[in-house]
Amino acid sequence: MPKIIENIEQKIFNAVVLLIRRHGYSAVSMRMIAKESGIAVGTLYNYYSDKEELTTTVVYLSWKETLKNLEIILNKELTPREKLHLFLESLYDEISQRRGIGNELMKHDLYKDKKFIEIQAAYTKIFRRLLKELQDFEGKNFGESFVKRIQKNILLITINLVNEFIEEDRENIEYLKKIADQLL
Amino acid sequence: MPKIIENIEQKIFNAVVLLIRRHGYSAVSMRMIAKESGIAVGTLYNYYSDKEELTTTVVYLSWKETLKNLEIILNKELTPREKLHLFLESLYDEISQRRGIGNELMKHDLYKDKKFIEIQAAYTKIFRRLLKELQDFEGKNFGESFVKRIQKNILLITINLVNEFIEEDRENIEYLKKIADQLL
Amino acid sequence: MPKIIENIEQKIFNAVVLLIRRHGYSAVSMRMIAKESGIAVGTLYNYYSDKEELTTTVVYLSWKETLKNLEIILNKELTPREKLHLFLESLYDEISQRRGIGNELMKHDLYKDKKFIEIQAAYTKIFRRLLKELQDFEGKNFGESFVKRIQKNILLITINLVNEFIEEDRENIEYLKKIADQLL
Amino acid sequence: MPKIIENIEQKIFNAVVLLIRRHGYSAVSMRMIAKESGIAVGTLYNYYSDKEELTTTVVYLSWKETLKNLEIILNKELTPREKLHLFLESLYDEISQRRGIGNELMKHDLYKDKKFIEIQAAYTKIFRRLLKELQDFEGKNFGESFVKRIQKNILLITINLVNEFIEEDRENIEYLKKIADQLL
DNA sequence: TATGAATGAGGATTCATTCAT
DNA sequence: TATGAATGAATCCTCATTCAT
Repeated sequence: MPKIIENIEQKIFNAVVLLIRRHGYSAVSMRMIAKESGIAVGTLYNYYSDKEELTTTVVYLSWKETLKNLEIILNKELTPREKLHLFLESLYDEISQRRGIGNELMKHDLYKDKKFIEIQAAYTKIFRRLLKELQDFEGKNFGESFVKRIQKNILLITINLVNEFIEEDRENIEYLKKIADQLL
Repeated sequence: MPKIIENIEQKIFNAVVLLIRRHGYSAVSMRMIAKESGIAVGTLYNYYSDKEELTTTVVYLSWKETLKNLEIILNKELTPREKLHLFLESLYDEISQRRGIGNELMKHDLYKDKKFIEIQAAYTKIFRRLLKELQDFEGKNFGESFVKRIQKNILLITINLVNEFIEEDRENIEYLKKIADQLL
Repeated sequence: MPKIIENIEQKIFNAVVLLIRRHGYSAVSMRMIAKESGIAVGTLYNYYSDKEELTTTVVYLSWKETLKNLEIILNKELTPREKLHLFLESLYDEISQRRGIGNELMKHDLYKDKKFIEIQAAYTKIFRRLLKELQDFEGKNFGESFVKRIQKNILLITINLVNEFIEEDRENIEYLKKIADQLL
Repeated sequence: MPKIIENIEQKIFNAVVLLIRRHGYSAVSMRMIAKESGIAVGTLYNYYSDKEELTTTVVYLSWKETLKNLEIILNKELTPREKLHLFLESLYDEISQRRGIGNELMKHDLYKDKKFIEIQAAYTKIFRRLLKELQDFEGKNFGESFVKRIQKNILLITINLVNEFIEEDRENIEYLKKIADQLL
């Protein structure tokens, strides 16, 4: 008896996020997703061509959300350095909220996926805009070689702090801002 | 047809390193290892009690070698800062040589394995000794909170540079030394 | 190609009975069951959590059926001795019909399984009820030590007759009744 | 470095008996036998063509020993009934001593093996000689149909008593003699 | 469209057997 | 002759994917 499922993609999204956080990326099976989301296995395949597409889409959407929030910061009426600090705090919070998810990106070389190239491009764009403001405002000049590396490293460090030094959010954020200030 | 295989452990080691680099840690199966190394599946189990022991041993040995080389640097007749630079260059080279393998310490919660607690303890010890020399010699003082984070981050950044900006070794190392000098 | 299989549990049951009779309990593998029943290995695991559950369930069901039939006899309007004879004939027939399966209760320490403790308890109950009627009606008195041994032995002997002297059913049953009459 | 092993067959025999008693027939592997006996796996294959031959030989030898002891009883200066009682006691003791072994004969349909046909023939011969003396001396007459069944059943019952009612040797033997006297 | 039973290749692991030493 | 490392088919079991309903 076919029925119409509402918010199917949202339901799948929530289930996958929950399951990845609970069991880790590799341990999540299609059956588990079906059960957790209340959607039949077969139905999942009506929305995603295979498991990889499903999971990468979820991680993708999760990051897209994060990036949207980061972009908002850049549009605020603040000095670039204030924006930088807010950017880092926000990045930390976002990753913190979906802990497992951020991590899994690194673990499974997911970032080689086509979808994540898009995500990375978006992140890059935001980060570079922030850096540009900083350079213009404070009269600094970071070379391209430095920029492309530091942007990745900042992200990586944030993910690492969230996953490694759990329950030390205050110190983590302080550290993050401190090294950012030293480097930028 | 039973035969005596020479350098069997080395063959297994090489095969696993190759396969992890090519397919990632989780995707490596015992069959693949057997095929790649030219050694029967059953034989692998004469040397390692199960898959986990095999793979963790390979990663473990790879890192142990690296750490041995890093330790040598600390015993040289150099200023602490010279040692730091040499340390970073050497760390980079080591990780570079066994690219995929380096990654695995971070990923897959391998660091919860007994073997890797040992590895991390050893890395920590070496790094902290270097930092101590730096502080004593240059009259600096890094707090504990900073030290425990930076040591992990330096490692992470190095691994990331090796994996992300391939064929840009010179620039990677330069960048690595530059940010280390800014932070330490 | 997924399809809906009818009478799947019956098919599995039949296949396992056949295979145990043909090859013996220990020699039956999941692959064999899958092949013989025409059901994929994975499907077997949709119905039984593992091999042990599958095989013990089959043996269990086979015996349960037998016991149900034996119990009916006790409720007939007959003298206890007539019931005894009918009981033995029926026991013989039942075991005869699923030859190999009967054996398995004795073999393989299956009787340590929870399921078989239940079966044995049920058999014991029926047998002792029969003995009690016999004692009351004929004024006999078998001690507990005797009863607990003879009940097992009767079963064992029946199984042995079925398996050893094939195609001699008439003589087997006659023999069975004769020794039962001498002993009870 | 080849060496001469003394009493090789005895060592293997002891190891197998020990292992079967300890782990059960199916759980005994060639490696275990090699380890327990102190003889290399390869060497075992110099003495037995395969695992089945090895294990059946061991069980075979065990029973041969038992039969030799039973035969001695028949040659004693006793009445046939006294011999019967002694025979049963001795049979019980023998089986009791190599508990696991006797049982495994039943469990694994080993008695279908060529070697065991020989064993059974020997057992049959002894038992029938005893029965004949009994008939001649006491003026009884058991038909062939009865004899061929009862001889098997006596053996079976004895094995069952040993395995089922452990540590009740006295009662087991008493029961055994009692039913034998009722049946013969 | 939604379902979930059915599929079977592929996972880790075992172990009887072989044969170079 | 004795050894035991090496072999690989066979074990149980999982799970992404399909398709009749």
